[in-house]
Amino acid sequence: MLPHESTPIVARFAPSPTGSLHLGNARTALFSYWWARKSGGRFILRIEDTDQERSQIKFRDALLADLAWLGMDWDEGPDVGGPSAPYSQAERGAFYAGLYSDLERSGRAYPCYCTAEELELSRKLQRMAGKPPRYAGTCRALSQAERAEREARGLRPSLRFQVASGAAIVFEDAVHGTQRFASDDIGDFIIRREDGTAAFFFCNAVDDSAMGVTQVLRGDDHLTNTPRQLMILEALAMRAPAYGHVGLLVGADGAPLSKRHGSTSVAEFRQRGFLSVALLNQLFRLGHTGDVEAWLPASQMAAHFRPEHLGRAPARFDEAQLVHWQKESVARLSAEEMKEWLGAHDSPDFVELIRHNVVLPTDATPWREVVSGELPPLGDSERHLIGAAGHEFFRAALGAFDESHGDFKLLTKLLKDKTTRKGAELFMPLRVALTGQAHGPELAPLLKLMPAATARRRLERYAQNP
RNA sequence: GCUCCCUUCGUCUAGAGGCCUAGGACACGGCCCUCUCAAGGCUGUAACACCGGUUCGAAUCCGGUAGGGAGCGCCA
Repeated sequence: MLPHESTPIVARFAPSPTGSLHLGNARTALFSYWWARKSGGRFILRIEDTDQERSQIKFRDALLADLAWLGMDWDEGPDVGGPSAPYSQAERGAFYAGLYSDLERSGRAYPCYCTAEELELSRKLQRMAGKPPRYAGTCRALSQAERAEREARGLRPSLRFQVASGAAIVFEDAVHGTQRFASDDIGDFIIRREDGTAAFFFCNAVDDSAMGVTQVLRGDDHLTNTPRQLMILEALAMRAPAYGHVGLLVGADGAPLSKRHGSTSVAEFRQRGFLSVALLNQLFRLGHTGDVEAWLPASQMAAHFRPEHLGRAPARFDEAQLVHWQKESVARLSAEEMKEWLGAHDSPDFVELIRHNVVLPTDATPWREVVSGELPPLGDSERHLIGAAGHEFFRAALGAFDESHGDFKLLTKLLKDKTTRKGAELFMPLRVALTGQAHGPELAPLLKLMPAATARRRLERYAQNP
């Protein structure tokens, strides 16, 4: 790509290590990554592990592994360090503490002693009254004495951001265009939890700013949260990044992607044997249109990424389309890659023969059985094909087999003369008898790969009268 | 309830007032190739949510309706 086409941006991916990498998150990570790389900018990985209960090291490690499997690398991150270290929010407490006291000093934040139960009740009442559930402002104007009284009762305060009244928050969304919100629609919100840890709105915003992120790309579900983050940064006089919100990735029925839609995590697709380049090609085209339609190698995706063609509407994930990119990807595998992907000691001839008949490594198993194992029982339609051919046909086939000494071309020629059958009538019964299936790789090379005794036994079986 | 977002073939999408009797891809059907199915090549069916307006002209602009989604959390 040409560097002058766009100014270098600093993008980031900021996952929470509370589970495995979800397809939707992987997609926004990829979009950010491609954008950064295309622009010649930087890509940062930050771990948002402020939720101590749910965050786990094993999830963090798995996350890094999944991102690497997808071909991503980062210029700054928890494992590689960087100028804005640390890249784990759990380790950034001191940084947040300074900002909290700035906010308290300037009167933009105040301690809130309301309990979770009180807040829950308040929201319920507001909802019932047909009003938006917003913080009522109970602790907003507490006197020094009132605070001391609550502290004395052993109440631990959270810290709330005081939203200015009558303000308009306007920003340019990279995907949706100009967005305008009224501060009066937003209640005071918590920026530090009772246990002293930083809340998402706060740490996510200040870290993006402090780390020099210039372009935040995230899911649409964050669009209406953006004004809160903009207000925090403004109160702190910190530079705000540009935000862009892409349409969500949903299941085939339009509902948020979940377990009942099948595989939803990157790890699951990897375990099933999908190639990362296949997943990449699929994700590249969901909610985004690049400047080429054809299959792309991972190395060229950044160059063909077009941030101005990011989609606003939710995109449905359709596994059939992923299967297509998987086929395209398998077709391009080298012989060695193919063998490694199949994970078995297959002969090169076998691997090439089944290449176009396997989508996932497990699809090779039946063909291995065809070549050197036992055939499973026939299905109904296969049985009909055998029955329609009749015992006479297989008796003739057996004779032709013996006469041709493994030369399939000669075998079919002899058989054609003996039975006057040709085309599908000739080939299909042979295929079914020999492989147990009505479809598959070319028959001649397949026959060559199986022991003569095995092939003969399979024909013999149908040559006998029942 | 309030605020915000979204709506082109079954699916992913192109389309930024005339190039659109709406293009491509997946899926599906047909044909060709191969004495067979698959693979491969070609081809077909199929969409502007709805109603008004602006305009000589609207998928594209405006308003409304309907439907879907998100946020309003001491979860991110």
